[in-house]
Amino acid sequence: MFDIKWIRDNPDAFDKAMSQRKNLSVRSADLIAIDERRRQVIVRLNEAQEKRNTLSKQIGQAKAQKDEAKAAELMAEVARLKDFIPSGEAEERAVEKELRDALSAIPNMALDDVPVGDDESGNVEYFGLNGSPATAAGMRPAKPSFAFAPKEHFDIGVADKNMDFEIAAKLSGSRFVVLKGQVARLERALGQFMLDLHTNEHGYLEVQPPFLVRDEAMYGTGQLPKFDGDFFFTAHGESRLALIPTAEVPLTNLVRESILAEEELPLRFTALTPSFRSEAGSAGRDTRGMLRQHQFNKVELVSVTTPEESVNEHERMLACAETVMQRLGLHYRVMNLCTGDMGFSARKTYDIEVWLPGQDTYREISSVSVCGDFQARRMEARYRPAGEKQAPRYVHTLNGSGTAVGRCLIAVLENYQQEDGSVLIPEALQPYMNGLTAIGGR
RNA sequence: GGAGAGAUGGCCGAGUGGUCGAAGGCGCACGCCUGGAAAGUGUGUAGGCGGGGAACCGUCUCGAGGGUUCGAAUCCCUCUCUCUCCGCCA
Repeated sequence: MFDIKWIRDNPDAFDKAMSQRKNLSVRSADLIAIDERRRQVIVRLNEAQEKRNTLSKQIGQAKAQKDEAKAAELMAEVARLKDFIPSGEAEERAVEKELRDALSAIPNMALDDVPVGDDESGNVEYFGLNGSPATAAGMRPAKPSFAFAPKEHFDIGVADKNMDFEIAAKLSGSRFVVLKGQVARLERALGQFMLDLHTNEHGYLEVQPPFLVRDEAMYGTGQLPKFDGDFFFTAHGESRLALIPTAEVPLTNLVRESILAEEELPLRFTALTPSFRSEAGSAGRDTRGMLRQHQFNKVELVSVTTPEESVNEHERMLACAETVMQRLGLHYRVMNLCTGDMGFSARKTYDIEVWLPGQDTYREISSVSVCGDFQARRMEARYRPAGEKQAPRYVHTLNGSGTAVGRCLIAVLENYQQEDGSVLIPEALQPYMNGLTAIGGR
């Protein structure tokens, strides 16, 4: 959420940023007009309240001195104010809500180095800040070559036997899968491997959060109010709870409504959780296989930092996610998303796209975003800067997949498939697979 | 699900209609004291919003939201959460 004061002071920068986003007709002038009304109401209301408070104290004093006549006189005077105060309060609430509603539907503003573009065709490949492109690329596993035509994951022998879409459809409908045997085991191994990597080597705190959250939490990270239709909700008394579309929601909201000490930062959280998405707008897309499911496991990374550190933390988080690809020997590229392709809360986003030889294409397996204070303002998450008597400031939040387990399973299957339908197990996963070096062999 | 108790500042804890954003204690910060420290001692110690160049001033906030009243931490209503006992249960 934007700070209206910032918009007031930087209307041109705001309008320029909004023009770079897709399908938006937001103008600073409209917001400033609401704010103008809001402040007028506040000034009038405060004046009336001040008068009331002063007179009420005098009534108290008069009563203490048993001067009933004076008290009655003052009470008559203050009674006249009563016409305005309740309506003024109602008016203030209404205009505050109007402003908040308007602001909460506005997406974040891109950082200066984000490429401007309308859609994914405007994304730019990213080779890392440090070192030459060649150095960064040198850390990335090479594209595998095959002596046969590589298959898509669901056609590979071992997966074909252990990935049951038919029974899943009977249980739950389309876009669900039942994994069995060694494929189920491999999925579990991937999740454990990633979680261990981030907790043991990258300094993230393991968290096991709720998978059902209130609307307020979804609002805090920016999923609501705009994208209500993208998620699953379950009835809960008179109310409802959302099934988390990503662990970003509970992990980021861990700091909501709090004032942290600067010394505590950065906070780094990771969790392995299911993610639930309605995929309402993607009918007919990626219908085969388990690329796009209503439910999938994901290891999420969340960092909470100071404004000064958030951009560095973004690069660090990207490196943490890239390490997963590197350890698994999966070829990938990193894209710097353009303004038109970024999510609602992000100021800048890197997508890691893994190579899928069966599809002969790159597919997103991780998305790493820095959100600035956008979510913090929605969550009321602040920190007190070190040193004496500093006012609290909003924290900066970041989130990234580290990585999507379901899609990583697809990537391992497709990249390590053998002609006989078996799949080799990357070395890093073998300890999690009871030492197996391959699955699906005879 | 039934019955009951509770929610006050960073923490503990007073406060049941009047000058209370709120006693006292702890913690913390700065100072004094000390060769240095401890002890002692003094001062300070919430956030939001609005006005103002600033100093500062006003206003709102005692779980949340409404209401009663000239005036609410204190009275009423609704909600949320926590705790205890019973029931049920992985």
